[in-house]
Amino acid sequence: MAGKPTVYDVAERAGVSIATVSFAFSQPQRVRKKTLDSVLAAAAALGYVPNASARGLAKGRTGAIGLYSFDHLLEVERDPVDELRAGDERLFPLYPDVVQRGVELECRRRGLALMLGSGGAGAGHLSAVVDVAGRVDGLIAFAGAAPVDALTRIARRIPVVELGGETRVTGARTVLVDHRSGMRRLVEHLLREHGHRRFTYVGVAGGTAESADRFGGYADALTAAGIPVDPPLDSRPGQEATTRAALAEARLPDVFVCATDQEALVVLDVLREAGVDVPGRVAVTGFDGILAGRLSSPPLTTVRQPMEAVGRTAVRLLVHSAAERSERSEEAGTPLPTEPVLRRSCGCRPPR
Amino acid sequence: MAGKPTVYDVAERAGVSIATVSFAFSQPQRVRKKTLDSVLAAAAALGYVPNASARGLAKGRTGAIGLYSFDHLLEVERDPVDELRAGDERLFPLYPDVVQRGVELECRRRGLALMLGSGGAGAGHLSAVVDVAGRVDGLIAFAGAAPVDALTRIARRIPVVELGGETRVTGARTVLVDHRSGMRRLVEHLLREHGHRRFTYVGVAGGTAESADRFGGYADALTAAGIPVDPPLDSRPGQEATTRAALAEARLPDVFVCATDQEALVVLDVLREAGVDVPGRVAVTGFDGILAGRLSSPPLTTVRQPMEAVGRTAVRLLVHSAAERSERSEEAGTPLPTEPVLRRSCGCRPPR
DNA sequence: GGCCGGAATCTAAGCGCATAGATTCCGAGG
DNA sequence: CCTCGGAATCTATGCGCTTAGATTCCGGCC
Repeated sequence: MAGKPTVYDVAERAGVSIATVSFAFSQPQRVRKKTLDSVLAAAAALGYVPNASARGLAKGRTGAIGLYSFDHLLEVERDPVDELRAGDERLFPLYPDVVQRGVELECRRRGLALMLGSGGAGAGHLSAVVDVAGRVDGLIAFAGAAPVDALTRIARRIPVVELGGETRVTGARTVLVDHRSGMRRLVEHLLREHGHRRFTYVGVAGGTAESADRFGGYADALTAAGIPVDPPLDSRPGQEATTRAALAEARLPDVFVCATDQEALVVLDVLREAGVDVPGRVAVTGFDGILAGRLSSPPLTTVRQPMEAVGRTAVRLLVHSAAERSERSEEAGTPLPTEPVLRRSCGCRPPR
Repeated sequence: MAGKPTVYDVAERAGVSIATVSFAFSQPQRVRKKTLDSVLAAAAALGYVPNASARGLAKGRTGAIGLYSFDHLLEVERDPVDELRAGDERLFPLYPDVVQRGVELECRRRGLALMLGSGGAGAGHLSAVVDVAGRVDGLIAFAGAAPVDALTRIARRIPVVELGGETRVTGARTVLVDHRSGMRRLVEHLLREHGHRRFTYVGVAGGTAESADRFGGYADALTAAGIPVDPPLDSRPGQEATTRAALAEARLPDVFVCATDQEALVVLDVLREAGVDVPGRVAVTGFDGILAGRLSSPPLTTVRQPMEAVGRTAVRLLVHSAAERSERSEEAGTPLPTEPVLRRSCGCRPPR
């Protein structure tokens, strides 16, 4: 007992067996009041703190769930003085941050501990996601944050929810969000209210199921209006570069429809830099509904998705599928709704 | 092996002992290349995921640190449709959210797993903080989130950093922030640039060390200017109520100096509701520099503190004090800087 | 070919807790 | 006072892994 006190120390001090100590903490009603008191007193006197590793090992469960996410542009290391001058809304909160918040809220509500992990400098042979997976009873992972084979492997042991699922991980569930209709309604607005005809889509069309859905909604609306659908401007490697190319060719469309708010904000930057008026000369729209889009100038028209609800739903799915581990439905009921939000960048709402 | 594969299963399949399997993962250089490959192949084939509980138990360390925080106004349970209509900046991110982000960033950088826990419906006799403490190698706790005696107890086992320390927990460290001079400089600004003479402080004067520092800086500046320092308007129980009282008595000061942005925002609400012009009739200032203060109307003059750096520093302190567990310095070098941010609510910057 | 020493591998002993199953306690009933 | 049965408590074991210390392997050397 030189080090940290254990059940043995508490038991000895209280004059009972370790089993009784264990019961005192986990099933107090099984222990006589008097015994309980003496155990708790001994524990308090010794400063006993139950060791969760031992508990987890013995029970086979940890009582925690995990959230595995990106290194999303987080390498920003800066000193406090820089931070004091910063305008942080372009960095935080972004989409994953709000989803994470939803996860946190739901865990809190259910009394679950939440273990956060993220990619990057993993320790050993396996991705760091495996490390997190070994610590929890269920795992939520952002698509792309972890290798698919690692997730597949993990899904054989514990319930997994993949957010924004790319390749559907075998045995994993996902949270459905109605990206398609949100994007369709946004484009319909652009067609009807603003009379736009020349569209350029910025972002990847395929890849994750979400990307595909968004592009699908875009294509649906255009097709219904009899407008041919051009391939998207891939924004991945050098985001600015592609947009600049479109500018250089002097082939500005009526509107840039972007797959995400973050991409749209980059487009806005490039256009501002080039002296192109938004929305006067060209409109720009995003997707997600992050705070930065409300604060940009012009404020960004977008499609808002219930990011917090995505996180909450993920936790519920996890808990649910842990309960009835029998059949593994891949999907989860009704998709969460999305909603176009009209701001200045599409030409709605005049500047004050 | 009906359930989850263990080292035994991997060892059997690879034709080695469990020790070799263990070495293959933790000290690969100790194992011959050929052996290593066969172990990893077996592990992959079986879908082996190391059990962190067992590892933690055997090693005596978990490799994770914990962050324990408030239930800060988080009981907001709402459905996705409500969320789509929400203006969330009054809820997120607040002070603890940004600090948490700093903690996350630093953990990520160091390859530490982060365990999140928070008060509320605890499981058993002890606060939930003990549950979290049992899972980690070090704990960061917001002051007030956990009972002091529980923290004291925990600090006997693992390093603890208390943020915004109230009663100094024995053996715990804390992150120092220079609230005092920030507040002093803000008040000096109000005195010199705006000529305010009649001040009302909103918030608690004592309690946590931080509160005391803030009020101290306020008092310093007033005293230096020869202005008597009235006791603060305690804002705790019914925040609006107290401010309303000040209004009702028609004794509006020149400026409400609030201890936090959140309190200042409430004051702004009450004043707006009462039709009192800010900053025309009375000025209002806050403290912290949360995003909501930038978005309020009028935008809130405040003192910004480097919240993210607070989180990062906390992690560093933890890692540091885990390393040299010998002497326990209670403090941590130079305090982090703070900086007044002048916006409209104090009368600076005309409305566009 | 036999011997030697370091590298590779294995054996065995916990780590702190939960929990079947065994044992003891204790009050009620006879 | 004795018996009986449920409640209270205890004994014993295992959870999956790490790691001293023991053992075996193997190439180089005499």
